Amino acid sequence: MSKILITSALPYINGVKHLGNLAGSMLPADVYARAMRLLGHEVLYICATDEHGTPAELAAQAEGEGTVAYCNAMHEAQKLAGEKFKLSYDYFGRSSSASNHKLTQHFANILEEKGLIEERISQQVYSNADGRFLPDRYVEGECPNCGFEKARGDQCDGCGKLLDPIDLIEPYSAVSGSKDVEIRDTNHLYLKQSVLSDDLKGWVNKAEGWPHLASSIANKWLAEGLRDRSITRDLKWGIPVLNRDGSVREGFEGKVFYVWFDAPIAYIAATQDWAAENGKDWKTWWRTDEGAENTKYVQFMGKDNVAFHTLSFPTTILGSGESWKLVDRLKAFNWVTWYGGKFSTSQKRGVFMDQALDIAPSDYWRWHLIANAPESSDTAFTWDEFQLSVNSDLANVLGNFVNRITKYACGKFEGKVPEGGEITAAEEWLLEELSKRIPMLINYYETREFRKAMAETRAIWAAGNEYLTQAAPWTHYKTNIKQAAMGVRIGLNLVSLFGILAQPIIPDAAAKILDAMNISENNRSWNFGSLEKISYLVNTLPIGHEINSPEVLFPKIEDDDVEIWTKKFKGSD
RNA sequence: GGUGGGGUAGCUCAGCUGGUUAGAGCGCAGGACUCAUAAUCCUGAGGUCGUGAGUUCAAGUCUCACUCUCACUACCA
Repeated sequence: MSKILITSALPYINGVKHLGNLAGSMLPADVYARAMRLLGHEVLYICATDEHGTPAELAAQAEGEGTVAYCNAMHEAQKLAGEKFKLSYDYFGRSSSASNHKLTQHFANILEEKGLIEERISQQVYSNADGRFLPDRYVEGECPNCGFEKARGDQCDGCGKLLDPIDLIEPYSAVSGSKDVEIRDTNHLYLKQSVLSDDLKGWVNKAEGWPHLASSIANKWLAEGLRDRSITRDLKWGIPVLNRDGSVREGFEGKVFYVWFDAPIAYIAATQDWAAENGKDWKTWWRTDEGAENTKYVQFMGKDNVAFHTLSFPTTILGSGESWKLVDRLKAFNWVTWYGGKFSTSQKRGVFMDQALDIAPSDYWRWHLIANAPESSDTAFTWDEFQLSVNSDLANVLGNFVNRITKYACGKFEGKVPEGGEITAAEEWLLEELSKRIPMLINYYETREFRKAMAETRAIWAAGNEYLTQAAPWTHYKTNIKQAAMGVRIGLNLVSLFGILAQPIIPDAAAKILDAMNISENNRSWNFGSLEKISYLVNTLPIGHEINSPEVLFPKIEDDDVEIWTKKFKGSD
């Protein structure tokens, strides 16, 4: 029993997220959070929308809305999408909240007091037509290397060469197309990461339970040497740069903090908002001098976010010299790809969270995405694979098991858990199987090995089918009803066990199963683990306990459906 | 260009610090059963572990080179 703080990388405000975003941080964090709650841990799962930065301003502009109105609407849309996917956030906040403004400014000020912030002048492209500075990738022009005409200021899509916007021939604004652009001097705050390099190295080396992917990315950056990083931008939308007394810092009118400075701080700020709204104490989660030293902090993210979570944010925390909680365990994912290519919001390639639920129930997506989580490499999403895992694993193995035994129990035993029968080799085999597999399953959840946890879950479901084959109550029924009762009784206990085990992954179907089995809410947790308790699991329903046969849990995905979706979503283009 | 991840049965992936006949699921073939969403259960076929060298008594597992692929490369987030 321990306190576990969980965060998933903040989804950017710029549109409803696609399945790749979902699969790479929010969904696994949710599954982990649910499993840890079932195991009796005190869990706090925090997420929020990441709302600042140029893309948010431009997206709002494109929609013809003010930035604040746009973010309000998109925050609600993302919150709703999360709810529909059954993401069990304890709090879904916003990086634009008042608390985050305050906390971000606090961190900036204390870092400055520690001598870790420096003001420097740099050159940046300014677009007169747009009336704004442009981030490198929003400047386009001809590539000086290969002549590609739509090279971006940071990198050429034609030849892949890294560029500086100054190098571009005939540069123009990617926002308006205007060629009226110029280089201007601009002053910004730089966080002196280089000073903290050794502290970070020490911390990263001590880290345990990080995937290979995460530690290798962190070490790579450290080996190259951390550069000081600018933490402000020339933008209107964001957190203003204020002095301790609340006045705007001189020379920083019209500037805000860089989103990657304030976004991770929003993990803390969102916790403060959660505490304020629920009468809770946020400090026991985040302040190691006020109870958080015993909290385990677990972060979930895609591989693109690893550097920010292993280096940038820890720099902020360590540099403050204050007693803030650092991440303990970190889970990084590769990408889910769309038929091997990138999901793309702007090109509308792939399936997005809101569309997905018009196609299939959230349980289907949750199972498929977690069972095929991109843990060791990128994983291609295809409709065929989706159909396969849903039909085979959910419909055939689990759904059919529940259906066959509950229907039989209702047909032959009046829907009541029957009494009698002798223990045979079938029951002994089953118990051995469960006492081997359930501890493994729990271990996989604890170590956040999702594919393995799903494979184990599936194997446990399959063991139920195999048990029924061995016990064959329908055969015994002709000669020995008591022995048939044994198979049915164990089978019904398995149904409720399967429902209990399925809760983190497919919460809706699990609830349907447990409701049909008349299992009360307080008997759905995972307080098992010892072998005695596991043997009790298959004999826990009272004799005479009434059960129902639920409606078909997982209607199958038909070939016609796949064909329609493939056409609608245009496969691999 | 640099760095990192990945390249293992038709497909998706396991294989820890090198050690008997390289594993799972799906798919495929055959069989069993008939309680069930024609579901389930059993058996089987199928792999020179990206390529080429090297280290070792022994390499999918270590080293080097090459190759394909994906990502990151600090001002998109």
